[in-house]
Amino acid sequence: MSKSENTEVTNNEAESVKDEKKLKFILDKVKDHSEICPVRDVIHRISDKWSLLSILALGTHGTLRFNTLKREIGDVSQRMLTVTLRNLEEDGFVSRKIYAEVPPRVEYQLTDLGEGLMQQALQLAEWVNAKLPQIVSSRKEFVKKA
Amino acid sequence: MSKSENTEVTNNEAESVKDEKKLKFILDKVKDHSEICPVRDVIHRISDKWSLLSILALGTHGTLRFNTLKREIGDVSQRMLTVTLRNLEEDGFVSRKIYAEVPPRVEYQLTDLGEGLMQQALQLAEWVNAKLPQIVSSRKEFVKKA
DNA sequence: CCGGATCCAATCGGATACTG
DNA sequence: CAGTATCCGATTGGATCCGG
Repeated sequence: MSKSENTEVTNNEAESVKDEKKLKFILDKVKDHSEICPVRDVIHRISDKWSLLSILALGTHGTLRFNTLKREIGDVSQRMLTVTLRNLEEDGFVSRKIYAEVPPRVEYQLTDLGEGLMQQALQLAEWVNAKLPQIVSSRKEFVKKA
Repeated sequence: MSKSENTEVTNNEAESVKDEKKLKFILDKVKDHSEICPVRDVIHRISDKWSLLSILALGTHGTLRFNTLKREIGDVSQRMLTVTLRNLEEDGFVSRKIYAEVPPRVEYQLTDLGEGLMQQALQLAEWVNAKLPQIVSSRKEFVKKA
């Protein structure tokens, strides 16, 4: 809260101090079990088998109908896509518009919140993809040791 | 690939074009089911019930013994912590050092790869924490509509 | 102190059949 | 087309007992 704070942090030491505080702060949030909707809840929800894939597909195509999205993902069952989309809708990541037509048409797209989530997920996915060689070789070493 | 590309991108249009390419690129990686170790595998592994918590705890404290880590996390069972740490070790995120003493001492700490993962996880957790109010209110609206 | 082994409950996710 | 309902196998995670 002091006047010349944080305006132009360029050295790594200051950043790592800041990171450490952030880390403990977030750790407490993540450890929290008392609240209704802790961080772990949301992270767990987005990390199930189809959520991330749905979000990325919607982010790529903008707006998709149910069966188009289903084909886009490829191997998801009807039931699981429905469940996944309901969960994402419940948390406000995806919007669902129903058109009163025959045959019925339902369009899904990311909300602003959902786009933010996608950006986060994208960064994680990119990092994992970049580190895949290391991870794969680590797994091979592990089985050799066992 | 042209000479004056990407040196000082300040407008949003150029970034969004880049993002779109990244998005489709990563979407393909995440959709991939053919490879041994796809992105989804790793993301799924780090998103189980205790992995993220373990990583954050180790990142906060540097080095931890088994039971210290167990107490730090709080409500994890002995079995699940063992399983979680083995998985993280297999992927190269956590190192495990055994000291030949009685009573035995085993110390866990993040590898460089694990620290990188923690940074990613931290960003995601921070984002979720920042958006929690929106998410909570969205959930409340959802039950009202149902 | 650090786990391995076993048993069991809860949740997740796929297949199928049916509806507005 | 876009679901709902039901059944069932697979996976996850907790409790407990045991061993080095």
